[in-house]
Amino acid sequence: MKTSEKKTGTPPTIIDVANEAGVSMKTVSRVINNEIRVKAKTRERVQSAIKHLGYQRNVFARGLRADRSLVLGLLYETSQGDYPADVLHGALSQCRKKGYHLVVETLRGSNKSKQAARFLSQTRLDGVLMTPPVCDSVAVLKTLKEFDTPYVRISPKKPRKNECYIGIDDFAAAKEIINHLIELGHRRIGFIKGLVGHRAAGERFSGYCSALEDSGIQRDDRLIVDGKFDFESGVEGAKTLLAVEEPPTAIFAGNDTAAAGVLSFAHSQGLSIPDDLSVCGFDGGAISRMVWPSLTTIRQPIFLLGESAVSLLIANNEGAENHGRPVILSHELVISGSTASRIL
Amino acid sequence: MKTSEKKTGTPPTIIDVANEAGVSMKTVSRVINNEIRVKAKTRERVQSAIKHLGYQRNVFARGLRADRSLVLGLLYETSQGDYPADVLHGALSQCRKKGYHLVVETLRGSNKSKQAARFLSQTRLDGVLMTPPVCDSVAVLKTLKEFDTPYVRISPKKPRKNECYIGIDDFAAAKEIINHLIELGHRRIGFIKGLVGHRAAGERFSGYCSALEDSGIQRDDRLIVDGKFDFESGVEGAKTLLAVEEPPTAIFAGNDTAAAGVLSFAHSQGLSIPDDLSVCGFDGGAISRMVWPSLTTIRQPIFLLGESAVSLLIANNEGAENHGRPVILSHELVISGSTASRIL
DNA sequence: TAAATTAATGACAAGGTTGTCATTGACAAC
DNA sequence: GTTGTCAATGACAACCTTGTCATTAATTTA
Repeated sequence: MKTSEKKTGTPPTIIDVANEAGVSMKTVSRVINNEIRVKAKTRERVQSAIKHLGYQRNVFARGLRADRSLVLGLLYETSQGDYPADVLHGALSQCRKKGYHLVVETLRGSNKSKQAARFLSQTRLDGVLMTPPVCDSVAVLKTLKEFDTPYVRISPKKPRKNECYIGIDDFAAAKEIINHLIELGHRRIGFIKGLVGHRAAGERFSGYCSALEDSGIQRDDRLIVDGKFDFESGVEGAKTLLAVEEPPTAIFAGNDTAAAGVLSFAHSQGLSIPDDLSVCGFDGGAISRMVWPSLTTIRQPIFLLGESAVSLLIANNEGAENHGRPVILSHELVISGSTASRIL
Repeated sequence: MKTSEKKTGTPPTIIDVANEAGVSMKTVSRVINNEIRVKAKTRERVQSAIKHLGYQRNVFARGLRADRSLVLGLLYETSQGDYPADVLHGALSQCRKKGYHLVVETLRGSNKSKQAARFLSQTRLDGVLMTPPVCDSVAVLKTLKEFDTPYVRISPKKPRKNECYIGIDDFAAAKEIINHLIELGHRRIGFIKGLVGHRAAGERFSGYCSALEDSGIQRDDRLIVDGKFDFESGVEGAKTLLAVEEPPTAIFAGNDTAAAGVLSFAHSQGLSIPDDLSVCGFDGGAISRMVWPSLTTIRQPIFLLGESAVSLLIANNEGAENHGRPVILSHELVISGSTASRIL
């Protein structure tokens, strides 16, 4: 128990706490880390000493010795739309609750894995969460494996074996929104695809097809155009779709941002929404309420997605074996001003 | 020069580099930290050894010894609009260039300083940047001082003595955009104020007043309403303004988000934009292009604001004495579809 | 009751870096 | 030639925590 004298001026260390509580620094360490094998009474004494001295563990010393940082990383590519921002806030919120911190990094361009490697070697993260399309980069995943960094992917393209990911049921959600349009009497429904290789994009397309099929509506490939989940592809998509011989009476854009593009083009052509054309988005973020008319859309719990991803990461981190089962959150159809009955 | 043998498997340390280069570890440290007093030849040798071994300095060891983390913090309150996200990306970009990392934290509600204290004591940041309104919280500033953490404020309300902050000339920008409306023939111009206590909000209002005055237009207080820089206050503001006896022919909302609200309300009333009403925003973020018609606005270099704030922080951090002068970045008037000549 | 087992705690080292101070060598000034 | 100065480099400790292993105390088993 012989340790150094208590000094003033510098922040208290584990040794100061040990002295105050009359135990060894190792025991203090045990208490801090919630290890078992500490008598309740001792634990109590240590905790009150910690409180009394206002002790805060030194993150660097801890990181150096234990090789654990209590810091998570969020990796994404672009800031288009509210999606990344909402994920960020969800993640942030959960990190705070659990005493973790969050470092953010964007991965752009083609050498993503190199950027990831740089990032990982410089920060020693306890885990990483990723949104599409970063989470679908094979190179990045490989880099993560190399660095032995656990990760959780949000809406990954191809779930891997024994890997837990998180997302919503994009297929069902898309089907729901298309069914809504069908119920409104629409038969010619345009679809603007999302990013190629984006899992959600594919599922939404499948949902679209399935809904049509269930209602016995013949799919018309002229009503299906490529897109990239961004505003510009919404504009372009609308342009193409509305130029078709027998144009659609409703358009389902891949997400809200693209839907905003559709609205914009429609307005510019003097079309009245929803009377001349119904428009649907997907995501339900702020943008869906800020355009006019506000969008009928699927509200994804994006914030919750971020929160849950962090929870999973931390759970794995703290010993709970990765159960490898995906976590699917629920969505909600939001009916708003951009869709209306088809005028016959 | 007697040091341990080179081991395989574990990442190389400064000692491995020292061995490889035939110098002491201290000299390697000097090279890494760009200290002077190292012969050019030695430096070169060390650098090639670093490259050869793929050495990366251990952040924890460095932080522990030097009490410097190479991590900066970004503090903000809300994620409304693109502003925070753009600042974040600017900051991120600059951090990456300089080899720093960025930890993000939101401060919400009334006990901001407590949250800040928690944040600061747990991460040992080399500096913090803040956006309004967090950067105007006296309590938070006090906490930062207590933790002796350098900070840069973006668009602070009241610049403090010898403190360098960063922003744009909101007064001039607002004046510019109002002058644009005046040139288009508008005489009754509505104004939706921004957040009370927000410096930029005040300056923009002053700019509005000044522009009117310069053109000899009598200010009408019925055309000035309160707002909060958000979508809802845009809607409310427009509602109020358009109900005035002699309604405005143009409205300058405090920012783009509020302007989107104005557009939305105007559309809902069957008004045609810009023929029946001209609308201006402020910020020039993604939202200004995603509404219809796209907004005439002031493009702030928000990304650059984030970048520059980080640069300032790092410069101060690395010894350059805080010169205490504000950094004012330039803005740009973007004329788009939401404004038109007043039809007489 | 003694021995064996388990629980609780402590002593000490190690982790990789930078700060302090000492040492060496070169070169200028006396 | 001796001393003084300064540039370049090195030896070693210190930073604070946690892992390893040893030790002591408490409890169970034979």
